[in-house]
Amino acid sequence: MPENCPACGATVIRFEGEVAYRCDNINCPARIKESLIFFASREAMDIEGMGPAVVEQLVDRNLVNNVADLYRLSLEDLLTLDKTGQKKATNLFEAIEASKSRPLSRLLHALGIRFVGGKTARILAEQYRDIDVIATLSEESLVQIPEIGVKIATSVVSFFNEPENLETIEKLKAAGVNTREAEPTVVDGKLTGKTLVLTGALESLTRSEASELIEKHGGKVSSSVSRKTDYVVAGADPGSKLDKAIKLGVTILTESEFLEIVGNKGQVGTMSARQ
DNA sequence: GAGCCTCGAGATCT
DNA sequence: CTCGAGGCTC
Repeated sequence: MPENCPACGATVIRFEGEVAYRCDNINCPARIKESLIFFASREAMDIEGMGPAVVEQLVDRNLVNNVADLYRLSLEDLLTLDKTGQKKATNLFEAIEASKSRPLSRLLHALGIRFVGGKTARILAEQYRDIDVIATLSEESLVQIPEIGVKIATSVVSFFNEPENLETIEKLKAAGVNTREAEPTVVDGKLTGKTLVLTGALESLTRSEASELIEKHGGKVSSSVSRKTDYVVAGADPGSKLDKAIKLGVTILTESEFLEIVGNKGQVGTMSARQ
């Protein structure tokens, strides 16, 4: 039985097992609003002051029809928003301006490419450092990258094959939005070429802090133990990854041995140094 | 041994 | 979602 999108009336398909339906109309106002809210959100382009209420008005007044239009808004446009005087309008204007210099990884995330979230966006940005390069990648080369499989590769390729998306990217560039990533800053290469796996809870670091430390020292974090794993860092209550490490003879590090190597003993994760 | 399948673990996801 | 392990066939 066909259903219709409540916002635009287009016929939608409800996939088996999926909670929500998907409207395929690229011009559906509900979709445009969602993409803008996500684009401006804290985890994406982080445009302070631009939430659902502001987006709603911008779209309804036809001031904005896609993410690139945000950068064409004038102070006068913003002054037309409800309960918005000089102060609020200026703040919003400056927040939009400031978002132009976000790193490429944030922009990639913000574009809303299916299956490309913060982590995958960071991987792509660090590896290629230029959106124009990423736009020309083939599915075959994308799949070579660890953590990227066929689903993500297909999604990325099809996103950059869409003329409408390429046009939006050109408009963003023309508006002065940053589309490149700086060279990665590796402080020293103590873990260069090494693959590490984390298991169990660490006492002085969160998982992402530990990953960040490893990457900063040139190492790679993997999610499962194999013969290619160099070290397993075992915290409290480790999972099956520790058993596998023992079985494969992979070197196991305690938390303090790990901190010794990265030379950050007591300098990270002070938040939860003691429980 | 290569190729293909299913499965579980762990991380990620507009 | 991705990946590796284990099981199976040829």
